[in-house]
Amino acid sequence: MARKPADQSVDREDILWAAAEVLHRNGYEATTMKDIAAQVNLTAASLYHHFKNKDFLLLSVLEVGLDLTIDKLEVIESSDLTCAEKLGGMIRSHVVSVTSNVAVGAAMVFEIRALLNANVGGKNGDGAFNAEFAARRKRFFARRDYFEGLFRNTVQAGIAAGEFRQVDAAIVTRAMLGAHNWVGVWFREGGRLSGAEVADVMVDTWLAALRA
Amino acid sequence: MARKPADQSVDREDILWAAAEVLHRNGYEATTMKDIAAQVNLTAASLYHHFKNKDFLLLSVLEVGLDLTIDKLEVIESSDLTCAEKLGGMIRSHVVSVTSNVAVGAAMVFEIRALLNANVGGKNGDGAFNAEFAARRKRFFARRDYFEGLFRNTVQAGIAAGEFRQVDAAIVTRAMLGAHNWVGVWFREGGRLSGAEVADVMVDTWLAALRA
DNA sequence: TCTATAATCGAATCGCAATTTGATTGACTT
DNA sequence: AAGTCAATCAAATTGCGATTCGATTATAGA
Repeated sequence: MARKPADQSVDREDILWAAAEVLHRNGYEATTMKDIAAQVNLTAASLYHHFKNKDFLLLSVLEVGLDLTIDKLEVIESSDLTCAEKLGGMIRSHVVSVTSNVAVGAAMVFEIRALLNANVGGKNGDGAFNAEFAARRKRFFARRDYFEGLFRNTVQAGIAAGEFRQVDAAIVTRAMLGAHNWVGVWFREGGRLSGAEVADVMVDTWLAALRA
Repeated sequence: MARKPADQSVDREDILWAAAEVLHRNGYEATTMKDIAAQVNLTAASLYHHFKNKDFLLLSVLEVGLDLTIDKLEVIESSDLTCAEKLGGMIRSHVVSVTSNVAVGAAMVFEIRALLNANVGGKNGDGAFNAEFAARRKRFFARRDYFEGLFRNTVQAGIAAGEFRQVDAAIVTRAMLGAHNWVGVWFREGGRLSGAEVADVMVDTWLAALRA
């Protein structure tokens, strides 16, 4: 069904990863469709064959990143480990994702504001696009809350089980996620520590902070 | 020397705060000179009377925010408190700044990437501007490192003094700053907790994480 | 009052980036 | 061999945002 002019051809997935990388590097507003296209040897125009527009492309990147992360967390959540073990696993998983997968990390964190503002004032008549976009955006934020909830619930369960000391679970959870997200900003492959090592430090730190 | 057509007039300071607010709301790239100008009832053109261009304006906002924060931290650092007390004070101070001063928080964190990219390719011939900008940007990043160092040194001193357990001070410090920065993203005036209360939770959390 | 200068503004530039349009080119089917 | 559809691209369109320019207005001071 498809065709591959010249040598290669690119699919939705490829573009998504490319976009994630460029987004990671430059941020949403500073990233041009041309930049993304260049990353996969296409012209900007070609991108429109795969995605409705820039906003949808961004949103898709975020969705993929979030889904990947959530999938891993859910496996841990449904295991029969102790809360401390679960939380440790979730932290490690999240941090490793952030350090190894651009789509997950930086984009997920720093582009959300752009997502918030995007398409706010439905200028052009195409209400259909806006409606679909609004729906997907809403779903995205719901999933984002769900993601945060996975951590928060584990913290709360740990407190209830007496494994963790009494803390404000909501705030501590956000502190935790902030620390992880920030890793995406400063972490560089080839630095003093690997992503897994950074993750270990995080696990140790947070379990210490919560230990009853 | 000055003049105030119509009713009010605005000085550099006013514009800086206005810019900080808009920047906080929209992010650098998504913020237009018009947006900033509107915030102080001026036209975009007028801003150029006070600042060379958008990049310099952004940089000025970041400089002010960073300076304000550093000033407070230095007072604490040079006190004769224990390391734990110092660190607690620094954390509280930083978090309160983030929740109460837009220039300090969001802008400082999220616009740095824009600052990094800004003016990279000196396109227009004006090498003078670029040189000055480069110098100020360099100085800014140096101060940013210094800022991080204030926290890191305190952690390290605490470890050396036996007040804190053995941890990777560099990573833990960054985790800490990430948590604080993230506060600027989710904190809303009028929420369940005040900025000071959030700060208290942070202090408690980090001291617990470090306690020997 | 007269003058220099700060602070503004409206209108005109200029360039760039998103998006649209109209071909073109292969691959796959039949 | 003919038809169809996916995947691309070059070129044109559009609009917006940064920046520049040339007035204009108020103040402070001579």
